[in-house]
Order: sequence, then C-alpha cells, then structure tokens
Amino acid sequence: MTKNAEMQQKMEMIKNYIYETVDERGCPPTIREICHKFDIKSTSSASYYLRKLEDAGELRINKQKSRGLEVTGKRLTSRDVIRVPLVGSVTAGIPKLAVEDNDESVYLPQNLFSRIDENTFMLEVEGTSMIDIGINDGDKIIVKQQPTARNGQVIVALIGEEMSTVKRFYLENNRIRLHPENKYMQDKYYALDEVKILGLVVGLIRTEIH
Amino acid sequence: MTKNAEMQQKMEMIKNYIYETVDERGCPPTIREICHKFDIKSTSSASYYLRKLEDAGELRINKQKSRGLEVTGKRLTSRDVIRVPLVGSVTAGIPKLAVEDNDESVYLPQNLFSRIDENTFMLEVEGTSMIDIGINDGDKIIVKQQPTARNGQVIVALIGEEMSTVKRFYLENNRIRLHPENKYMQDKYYALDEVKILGLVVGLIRTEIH
DNA sequence: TAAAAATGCAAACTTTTGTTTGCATTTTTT
DNA sequence: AAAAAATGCAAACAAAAGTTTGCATTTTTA
Repeated sequence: MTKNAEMQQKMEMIKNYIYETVDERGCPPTIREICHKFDIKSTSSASYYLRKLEDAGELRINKQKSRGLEVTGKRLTSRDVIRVPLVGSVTAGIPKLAVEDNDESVYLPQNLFSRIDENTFMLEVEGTSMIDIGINDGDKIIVKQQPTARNGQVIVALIGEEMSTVKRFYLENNRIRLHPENKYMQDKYYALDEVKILGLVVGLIRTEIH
Repeated sequence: MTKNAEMQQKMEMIKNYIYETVDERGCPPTIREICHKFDIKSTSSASYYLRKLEDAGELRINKQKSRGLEVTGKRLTSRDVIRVPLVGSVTAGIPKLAVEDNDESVYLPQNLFSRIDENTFMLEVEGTSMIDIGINDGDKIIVKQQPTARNGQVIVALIGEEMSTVKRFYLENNRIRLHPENKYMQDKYYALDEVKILGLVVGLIRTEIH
C-alpha cells in the first residue's frame, strides 16, 4: 500500500473512533486518548491529523475547548426517534403511560410517526379480526392513547376485564358497535359502560412476511 | 413551595440539562457551563448539586476528567436503531447501497428488525397487488437486497426497465412466475433474464389506518 | 540527487476545567 | 434561642487537555 493510502486509512480510522466514542460514551475523546488508541507518540502529531480531517470537512475543532471535537456528519439524537413501550398485552387494564428505562421498548422513526406522543404504546395483535384491512396476526400496532373515538376509527378497547381487542368503533343509538374487519366475523354490541377505549390505532409494524 | 422541593426541582433541571447536552451536542457540559446556565455563582456550589445527583444515582462523576459527567439512564445509541434509505421508487434500477447524510432515511428499531443489514432500503408500495396478505397501497416495505430468492418468497423485482414491483416469487420450468396476492389479478410469467430481483421483503410499516 | 514538503516526536507552554479551602448566610434541629 | 446542618460564594489550587516550538526523519518533487 502506498504511504498516502495508508494515511487516508489512518485518518478514516481516527474519524470513526471519534464517531464511535461520541455515540457510545456521549463524549468525544481527548487528543491524548486518540494518541494512545493509535500509538501516536505526540499530541502534535495527532493534532496534525485532526487538522487534516477538519480541512476535509469531516469534523470541527472547537479551539481551546477540552474535548472540543465535533463530528460534522449526521448524528443520531433523540429527536430522530420516539421511544414507545412494547406491551405484550393490555389485560390488566390501563397501560403504563411513561416509558421506564427497564421496559421493553421500541424506537420509532420520528419522520414517519410525527403525530404520536408520549402516551403511545405498541401492542402485538393476536388473531385475524382485522385481516380485511391488512392487520394480520402478529402485527405490532401503534396505539395513541385517548379515551374517546369517532365513528369509523380503528381502536383498541378493553371489554369488561377481558383481553384488549382491536376493532372499528361506532357509537349508534346510545350503544357501542365494535366491527371486526373480517367478513367471517360478526359485529358485537355493547352498553356504553362495558367498553373502555384505550386508544386509536395510528400505525403498524410487521416484521415477518409470509 | 418548600425549600426542599425547590431544591429537588433544580436538581431535576440540572440533570435534564446534562442529558440534553449529551444528546444534542454529543458532549456533556463543564461544571462552569452548568453554573452559567443556572446562575450558580461558584463551581463548588454546582459540584455540590452534582454530588447529590450522583448520590441519587442519576449520574456518574468521573473524577479529574474534563467533562466527566456521565448520565446513568438509558441513552440512545446507534446500536438501538438501523438507518435505512427511503427510496420513493426504484425506477432507475439498482438502488443505492450506502446511506448518505443527505438522503431521506428512516431509523428502524434494531430490536424488531435484527436481521436486516446495511443493504436494506424502504419503498412505498403503490397499488393493491399484495392486498390479500395485508400489504396495502401506501405501506412502506422494508427490502433486504439480494440477487436471488427461494420459491414462495415475497420480493421486489425490476421487470425490464419498468417500475419496481412487489410479488411472490416462483422459479418453475426454467421461467419465473410472479404471483400477485390479489384474487382479482393473474400470475405473470417471464424469461429468466427479464426479471431482476432487487431484494426480499422482510417487513413493513404503515402510518395511516383507514 | 538536491531541495522542498510532509510526517513525527519531545517538551514546554497556555488554557480549560475539576477540586479544595475558608468563610458567610440561611435553614433546620434541639 | 442556641447549636448544628445545609447552602452558597470567592478565590486559590491542581490536574487535564489544547497549543506551540524546534528539531529529526522520511517522502515527494524538481
């Protein structure tokens, strides 16, 4: 390998190291950490590489600031995603509102799911009651919590103390009609106080295609 | 408000400031930056709060290190997500492999899509040719690039120089059968060199429920 | 091949940043 | 009300980390 190509490669490695450190540790390395990592004996040599990387537009050097290296490329921040809890079932009743650190959770892309908020959760669908509109068994639906719904909206509801259920919602003649989107299933009717609306289905994710 | 509650609130604000700074800037603040932000006149006072936060388990203080504050809670890193390009169409032929900074892209949750790799892209489905297996018009499918497929797999293919198409793939009698999952549509047959397999459909995302 | 440029190092230097000390004020406890 | 604890500050201090200088070696250019 030519000396120049070697150089390029070394610079690439340094750049990646900075990226990784920021990403994983949340803090860029010091120049001396870079020296140690790449067996560079002098901080001035490392600075030399860093200046070259800056010239190449790969990073920004904030002068006189400790750990003043800043990556210029796209960095992942929590604005890019929304963390929602993945609840296996909602049997118990009201799902948790806040996401805890130890919860099983899923990061959804903010640009695709811009309308969802902190009170959103995901739920794995069981059964084929909504198969006619393309909600399959095993799909993970995204549910925005709200206590009411308009006619024709697809909701997740709790009926009595039962398992949660996904249906299309209608309020008719002072009773609730839950409509399965499955031509082999029948609508069911409930008194107002028998149905607790957990939220609106606003999206879904499928991870298996059969 | 009691003095103690005020204190708690101030500590919470400091904690959040540290979190946000790490998240957005990729580097924690210095003690003096915290002083400035919260109008604390002395670094020792700020240190006092930070020690309390450390006692409460909210952060770690790496002694003698510049910007040595580390948040203890769950932090978003690029290991949590996978960035895939969102291509409007694949008309031109071979989709780009690498994700560029300026591309429109989507972050997918790593825990749900563990099998996908760098050569994956997303594509918005047009039409209802796969509606019988729950792939709707407007769904965004996740496509893992590969040049071949096994019988029965759902693939994205390019036929001639046409628009890309989603179908179920079969290789039979030395020709290719593309099967739409729509009972109103017919299978179509092609010579081997007429069909270019772009990849396998491994998942989908829907952001509108009608 | 000679000159120029690039690369690399050690060491000193400067600035930033974390830490400690001592004192003053406020709040809580006894 | 007095004592003790908590809170807060300024200033000095110490360590970490960025910068500069000068020289040596290697590589490239003329």
